[in-house]
Amino acid sequence: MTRKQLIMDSALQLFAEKGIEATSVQQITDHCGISKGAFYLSFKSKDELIYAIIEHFMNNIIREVDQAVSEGSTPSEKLHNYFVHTFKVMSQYTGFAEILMKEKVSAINETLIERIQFYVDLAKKSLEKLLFEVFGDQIEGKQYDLVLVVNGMVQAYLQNFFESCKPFDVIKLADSLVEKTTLLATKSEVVFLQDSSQLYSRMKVYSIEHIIEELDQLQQQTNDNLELESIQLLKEELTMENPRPAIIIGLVSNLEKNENFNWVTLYLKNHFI
Amino acid sequence: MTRKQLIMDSALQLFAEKGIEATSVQQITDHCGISKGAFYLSFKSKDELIYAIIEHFMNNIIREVDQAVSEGSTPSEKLHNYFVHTFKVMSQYTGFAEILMKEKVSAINETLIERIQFYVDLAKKSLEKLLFEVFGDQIEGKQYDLVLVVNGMVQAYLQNFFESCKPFDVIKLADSLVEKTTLLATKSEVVFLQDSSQLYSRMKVYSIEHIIEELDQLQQQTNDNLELESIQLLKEELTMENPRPAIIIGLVSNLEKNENFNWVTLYLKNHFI
DNA sequence: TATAATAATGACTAGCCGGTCACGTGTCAA
DNA sequence: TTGACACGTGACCGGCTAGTCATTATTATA
Repeated sequence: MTRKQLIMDSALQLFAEKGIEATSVQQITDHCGISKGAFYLSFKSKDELIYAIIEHFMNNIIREVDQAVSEGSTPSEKLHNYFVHTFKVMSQYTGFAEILMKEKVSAINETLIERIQFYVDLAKKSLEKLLFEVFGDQIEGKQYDLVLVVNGMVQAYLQNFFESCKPFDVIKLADSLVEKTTLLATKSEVVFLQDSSQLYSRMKVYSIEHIIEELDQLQQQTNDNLELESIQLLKEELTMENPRPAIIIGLVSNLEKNENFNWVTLYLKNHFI
Repeated sequence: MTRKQLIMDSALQLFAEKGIEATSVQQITDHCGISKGAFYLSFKSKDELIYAIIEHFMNNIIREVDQAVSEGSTPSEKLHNYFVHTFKVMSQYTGFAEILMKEKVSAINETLIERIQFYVDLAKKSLEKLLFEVFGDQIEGKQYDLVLVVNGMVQAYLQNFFESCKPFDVIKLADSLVEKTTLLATKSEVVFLQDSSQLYSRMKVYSIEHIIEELDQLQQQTNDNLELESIQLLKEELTMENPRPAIIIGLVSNLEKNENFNWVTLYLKNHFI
């Protein structure tokens, strides 16, 4: 395990126990038996550590759930998988999940909150796609309410789970949520949220133009030739009138092993698949 | 406006903007144009200020929603009122609601969290009663899931509202939630939460024995004779085999104008009505 | 073994925090 | 006019923080 990982592990544990603000760098370094100076050899600042933790886990969570969903052979099995693996992944990353549930928004840096919000919006978009796959056009118009409400139910059970701290039957909970989701999707008529802008607050901030600007900056964070060339070609493809999805997805997969590109690759995959 | 109220107002505003931890006493006193020393004439510590704010608003919110619900003439009107006034009250106390949504659990003092959790549990209990009133015995067994899920939906819409910061049609949202709640209450079959202990984490902590102990301490926080006598009689009535609700509710109403007794009076009313 | 290069340390700085308290300042009754 | 008293002030205290950097320890090379 590299020192970076060692620090992230220790920090995650302490953050989950006492909160991010209340945990000092000194405590983190004491906990993993290194000096304060050594910490600053791995991370430029405490904020950068928090950023790295968020980036790492948010990516893993979204990717793992997406992966599990895609392994379902029928739409309804996919929905079931969605619930099962959302809870499984969250229990696997207990520490991070606790931070997510407890810490919520304030206290930490504003740009970090934006980043979390971005990932949350991405997860909502995935859920929306899944719901269309399962229920088809009958949810047209009410999809935004549905996403919000299903998300709310999942959050409520997660919170309940973290408060009680007891193991639970994930399959049974998933059964229950599939039934509730199906009821709401097929029988609900009264719509409240009218359009996507009411559901996705940050998503529009990350327009294609914005992504191209970000790619410029990210280009300086790597020396790998394949990665540099892929970024250059991505920028060219994205500025075209009709970017070809196959090319973009291909180029994106060249960037996926570098954690610095996490959110851009997730965004582009979500946008072009 | 008393200085205490002035401070609470300023603090609430700053807490909502920047978070509780990140707001210093100095900033609060600067904001309301008093000296740091004057602050400590009104509150013994920063924690006591936070405590007072929580106590004040949690009480108002629960009481106002309860009041509005009880004014509905039919059960279904009551349910509609529940949603309408939950959102109305939360928009009225925007600042406090933001703190509740953002701050969540960690960072602040552990006993404060317990107190918030207690009020949340109390609100859940009220909702459970309401749901039984509206849907009757058909929800027997699935009431805990229902409470959790309805709460989750409300939370989700509240969060969405505070992120978008736009005014919205409360009536329409209430219509939508009544429909969803009705669907779940009448058609849902798959149960996940089996018993009340899974839903109410802190409620059991506040047993009658515990309340009697608390009354002993609260007795020292007042000089009013009516209040002192009422507490004494309450203790006696509560230690009896079969406490008489009418007497308890009567005695409780003698204590309701003193904010120090807020949570005890709420608890006892909830327990004996 | 001697030297250079790298890794790691922890005392230190500057600044913020909650909380205190000796010291004005303004207001009354005598 | 005087003195007593309560109200209000802000400099100050001890303790904490994130982050730095001269010094030391360790390793690699010759």
